[in-house]
Amino acid sequence: MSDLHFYNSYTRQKEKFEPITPGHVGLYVCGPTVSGESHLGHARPYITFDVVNRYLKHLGYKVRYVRNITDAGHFEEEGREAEDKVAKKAQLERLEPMELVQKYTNLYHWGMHSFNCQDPSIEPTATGHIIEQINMIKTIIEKGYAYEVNGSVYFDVKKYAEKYPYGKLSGRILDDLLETTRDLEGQDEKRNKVDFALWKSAPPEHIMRWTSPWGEGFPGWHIECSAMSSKYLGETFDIHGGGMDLLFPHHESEIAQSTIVHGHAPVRYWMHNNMITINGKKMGKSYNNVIKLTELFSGNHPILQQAYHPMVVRFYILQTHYRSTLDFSNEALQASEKAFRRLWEAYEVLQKLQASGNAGAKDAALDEQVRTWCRECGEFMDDDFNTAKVIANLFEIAPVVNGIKGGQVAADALSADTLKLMLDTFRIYLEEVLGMQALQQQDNDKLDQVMALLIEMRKEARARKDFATSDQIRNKLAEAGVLLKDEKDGNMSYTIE
RNA sequence: GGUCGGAUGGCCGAGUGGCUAGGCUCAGCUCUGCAAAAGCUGCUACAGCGGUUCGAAUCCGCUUUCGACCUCCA
Repeated sequence: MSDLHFYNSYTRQKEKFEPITPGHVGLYVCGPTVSGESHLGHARPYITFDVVNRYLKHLGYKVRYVRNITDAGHFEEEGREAEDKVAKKAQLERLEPMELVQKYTNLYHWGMHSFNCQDPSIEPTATGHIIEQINMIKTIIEKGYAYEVNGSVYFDVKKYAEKYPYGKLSGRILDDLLETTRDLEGQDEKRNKVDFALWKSAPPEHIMRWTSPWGEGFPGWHIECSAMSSKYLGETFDIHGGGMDLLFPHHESEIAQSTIVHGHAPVRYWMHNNMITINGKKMGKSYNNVIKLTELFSGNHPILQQAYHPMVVRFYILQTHYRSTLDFSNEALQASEKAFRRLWEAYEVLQKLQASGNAGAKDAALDEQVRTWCRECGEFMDDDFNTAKVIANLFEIAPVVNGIKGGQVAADALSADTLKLMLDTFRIYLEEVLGMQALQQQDNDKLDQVMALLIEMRKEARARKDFATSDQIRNKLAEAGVLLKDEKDGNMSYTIE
């Protein structure tokens, strides 16, 4: 069906993608913990896997895309005094936990829509799947791989590792972990410090709590993803995605849990996006270098020189391969903004180009070159979703388009077929697969009429060589953020900054 | 300390053995009343040191250096 290959974190090599059920793909991506505002770092996985989802659909697959919302809260620090992030913040802000969760869920959705990320097919919440999680934990206990202590349940990693390859995904060696894992307080309940919590007994101050066979408490870190992915995608599904920082312990634990419950590994292909860094350091709460999406889009942050449009951020992210780190800088974002404006304008020019009517191409070499650039876009996507190379090729095509419009390239240099292929390539790859949109929608009839009047006045001024007036019109408009451009044929067009 | 991954031109970033991605910046030119836009041209880099090879940014070794994970983390 396709020739898609991509890097599987589990086997550490590129593999040909073959879905379990022909024509269908099950895709699970770890969603956000909605205990705070989404930030630039969050943008990366969601844009990355949005493109994966879009490309799979472009290839003709029917995709069930599941992306969870973690709203049950996790521990501030495993093993220490249980401190639910959601509950803690809620007390500080004097909000109901679910009110807080709702607020940040809404903000997250707003951010995703700003980025033009398509909604997942199912967006399950952890709080909505407590029963499924409890059932999974019960099964793990029954099979002898978990134990209860004081109302908490822990996964027995050491026992698991005797039969299964614990640590394969993240490259850990159990003996090393046993030796090198930092000593944390309050781990007495665990048999080994590598064990992780499946269920945690809730102390009295903990607001979010549910009744379980082990008393009142809340689910551990990793069980929600195992419960929800298997519920909606099956015991084994095709692709599981997330940030690289989730490799260990989150995804490693998911594999262990699911393997015990279902008797086999849960995922065929693991995909991990790399981090966004700022001054070389990962963007994250621990580093105090977070730029929230609201700040990014408004420019309201000390290190931001300006506001950045969501589409500029998306473009900037897609100009780098998803497995490379991406270092944030104003310079880089500004370069992406200029680049994207130029590329998108070329696309708009392309949409207005009239086919010459000639079936054949006058410039066979150029025609062939353009066809190659177009064809390669699919090949690049098939090779581990190389969006950077796709964009590079679109930039190769752009001067040809602009050249035809500007007269530097003969109108009949390319065949009608090739013109159509160029247009299809931009539409399919730039819009549908990369998910890019115009920076602003210009569908304002009234503004168009006002501009038509100003343009007419300026044309008349120029006709009588009254350049003072024509310049004044152009300059004043520029001050207002409306750029007038004189076209070759004496016409004028405008763009809004 | 353990494990893993990077170091590419002024900047951002593709790229896994030969055919010098692309973007931004900068300089020159064409077009233009002047601009802007667009087009053309120029700027040939791969941390260092060894090695393998006819040939290495790309493979191997060492060094320097940065980072990620090992604790919630996208």
